[in-house]
Amino acid sequence: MLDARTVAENLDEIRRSLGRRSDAAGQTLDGLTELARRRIELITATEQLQARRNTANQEMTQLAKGADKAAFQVRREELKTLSDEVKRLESQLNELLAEMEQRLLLVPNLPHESVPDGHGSEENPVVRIWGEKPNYDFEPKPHWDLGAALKILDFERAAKISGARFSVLYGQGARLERAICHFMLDLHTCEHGYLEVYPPYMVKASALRGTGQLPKFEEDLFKTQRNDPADTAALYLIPTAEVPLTNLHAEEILEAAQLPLAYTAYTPCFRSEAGSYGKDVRGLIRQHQFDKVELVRFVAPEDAEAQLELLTGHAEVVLQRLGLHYRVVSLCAGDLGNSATKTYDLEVWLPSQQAYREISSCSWFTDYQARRAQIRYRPQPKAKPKFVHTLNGSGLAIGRTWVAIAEQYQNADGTITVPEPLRSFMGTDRIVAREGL
RNA sequence: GGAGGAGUGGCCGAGUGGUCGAAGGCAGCGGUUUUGAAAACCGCCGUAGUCGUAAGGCUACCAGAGGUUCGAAUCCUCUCUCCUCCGCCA
Repeated sequence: MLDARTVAENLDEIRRSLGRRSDAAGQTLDGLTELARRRIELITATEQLQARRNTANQEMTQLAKGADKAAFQVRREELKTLSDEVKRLESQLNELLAEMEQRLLLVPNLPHESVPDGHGSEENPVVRIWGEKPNYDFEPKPHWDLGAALKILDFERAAKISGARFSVLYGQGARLERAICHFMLDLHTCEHGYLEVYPPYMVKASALRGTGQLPKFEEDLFKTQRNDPADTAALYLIPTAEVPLTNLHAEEILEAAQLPLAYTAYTPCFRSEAGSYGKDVRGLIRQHQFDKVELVRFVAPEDAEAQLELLTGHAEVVLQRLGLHYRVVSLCAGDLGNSATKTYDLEVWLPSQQAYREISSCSWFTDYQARRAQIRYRPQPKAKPKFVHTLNGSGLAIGRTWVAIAEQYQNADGTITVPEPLRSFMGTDRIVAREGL
């Protein structure tokens, strides 16, 4: 969320900045200056009346002690009017504040100046490329064919149980999922200094509002229902560990010396992917349920830009250790997520698709999430609290890493070579076809 | 799920209708004293909005939302959270 006052006072500049995302983004500002003006008016009027009422009530304290009961009665009648007027203004003000809040929650973050112009993913510039496209002296297969032949990946039975966009892993397939997770968590906790967290997988609407998924993207979420369908406290399944991790410090004031804070968590993620029909219908790329190791950092604003590079680097190390060829793109203004000011996507090479596919998204949110979730810090002991900057990135999406390993490490005989760092977790250096059902 | 109890500032804790943003203590910060430290003593010590160049003024906030009242931390209603006991349960 942007600061209401800053928006009102820098409207043209902010409108121009949001316009880099899209016309629609710029239009979320319409009417906000008028609301901001009325807000100040109402606050002034309300507080003046409140002050009058407070003074009058001090007189009443004296009158109540005195002998002149008649004077007390008369004054009391007069004050009823004043009191009613105060209440009327207070409720008007509350309504206005609620409306402003609602409107502001829909305004996206401002793209950082270093973010390139552009409308969609085709216009994201490539920042760097790591490794080389592997060469095969055979036709590389898609992971769903490899997985089916090895009997480690099964979409049919998943569909029977849960419908489309779910999967079942067996044997070394399931173990690979676990190995990837274990490897990533060890790397980030032991070498990159992140604190491992086991967070809730179900969260309140307020947490989703804090990170920016709500109110705008409700249709992408799975919402649970208790016995009462009208339950306003219904919980949502997390679409990413970003939500519980970032909200760990909601409504807190941190000390500058504690920053930066770095958390990592493995969690399943649940996304309804509304609007993605027809995209990536085959394979593990786009599922309703997938595993991810997430990285979240809370940092001082002046460090934030450098911290984004650091965080992105931490995610990249995973791909480098696994020997997976990838590239880094910087999202253009039109492709940027709602809450982010700047995002690097890591895109891994999938030989069967002859394409780079997103495997991690590393973003800097400035104080956009911090203001929504009220996450602050004290720059100096005693100083006025300021909003922290939040950052997060996948480190990495586990299902997509599974896909990348299967495809990049596939052999002519249909087996999959296990990347060196995973062998101790897998107990083998090669995934071969499984016996049995 | 049933029955009770409780939610006050960083922490502990007083406050059951009026001058309470809230006693007292602890922790923290600054100072006096001391060779240094401790102790003692003095002062400071919440968040936000708004006006102001500033000093500072005003306003709101005692879990949250409503209500009663001239006036609410205090009374009423609902919600949330935590604790205790019972039931159920991996």
